[in-house]
Amino acid sequence: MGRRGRAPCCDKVGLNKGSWSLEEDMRLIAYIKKHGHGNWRALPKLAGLRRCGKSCRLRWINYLRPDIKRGNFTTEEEDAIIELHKLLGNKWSKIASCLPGRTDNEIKNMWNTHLKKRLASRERKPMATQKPEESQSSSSSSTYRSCSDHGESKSDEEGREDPSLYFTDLSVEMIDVPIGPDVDVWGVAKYDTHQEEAALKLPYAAAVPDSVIVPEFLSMMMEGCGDYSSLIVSTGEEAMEDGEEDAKGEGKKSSEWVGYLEKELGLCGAGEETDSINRERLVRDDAAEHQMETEEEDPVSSYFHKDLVSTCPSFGSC
DNA sequence: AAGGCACCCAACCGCGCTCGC
DNA sequence: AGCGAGCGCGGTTGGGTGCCT
Repeated sequence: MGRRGRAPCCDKVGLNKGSWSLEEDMRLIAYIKKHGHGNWRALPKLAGLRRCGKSCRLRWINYLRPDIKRGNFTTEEEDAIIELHKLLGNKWSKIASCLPGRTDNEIKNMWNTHLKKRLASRERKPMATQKPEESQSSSSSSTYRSCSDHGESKSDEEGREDPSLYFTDLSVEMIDVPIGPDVDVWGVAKYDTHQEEAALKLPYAAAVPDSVIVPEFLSMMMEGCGDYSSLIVSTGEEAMEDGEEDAKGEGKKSSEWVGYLEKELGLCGAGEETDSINRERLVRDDAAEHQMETEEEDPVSSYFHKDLVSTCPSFGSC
């Protein structure tokens, strides 16, 4: 009040900057899942984060949001970006709105690092090699399908083999999630109109049950990483048929997302590493469950400092 | 093997717009 | 109508990582 000129977005004194830690991520996710993000400015304080609201917003929108589709861009997406950029210029948010699951930041980076160059080299080459796909198709979710064409078809001339993308496929894999009409899948799902049964084709990362975070989120975390490889290949044939199965489905969806999240955040390794962690966690389950019931302290802290530290000895130092 | 270089991408910065008072 | 707070957007930066010499 009474302050002239642009107010700083926050009081930056004592706030963390730079890369987000695992705990910060989880705090943010847990808070938003429970309370939403009505007020970004107030959020960090309420969530116990030493970050400015802007930073939280960015982190959520560009990285933590469950409907983010991570991983390489498909050629269709790349072409769509190029076409949309012709139409819209550097309106990254507009372009992003036509590419579900992609963020403006991601698209901007993609454009600046790859597409600009690619476009330049294309212009030098005869156009005959290009396929005349209209950009409109990109605004439809139908552009996005299983990862079978993702990766190989990645136009990346460099043929990147970034090992950090090992879980990329998880995020793009489409899974069938049996739903009822009341299931809110965060607005990212698209009904597959070619299927009669009530199943959704979801990007894997989008298969986030609404009940994930608190307190179910925490108990699920306690359940361990689960066998993600089996979850990834799960299909509609496993569609649940009754209430009990629905409950199982809900738990499964939760595990799927938690699995994704844990991998994404580096909580669990892939493959056998995950298996060994699972075993460890199973052994701890009873004790952890009991602990959760009896503790009233900040659940996120509890998870990180008791469960995670034992799972990942390097947590805290990494 | 080590140092330098180039690239990528997450995060930051600051401006403009919108909305509420 | 004017002002300020908050949010969203686009441009830029810098740390991390892989490649090259």
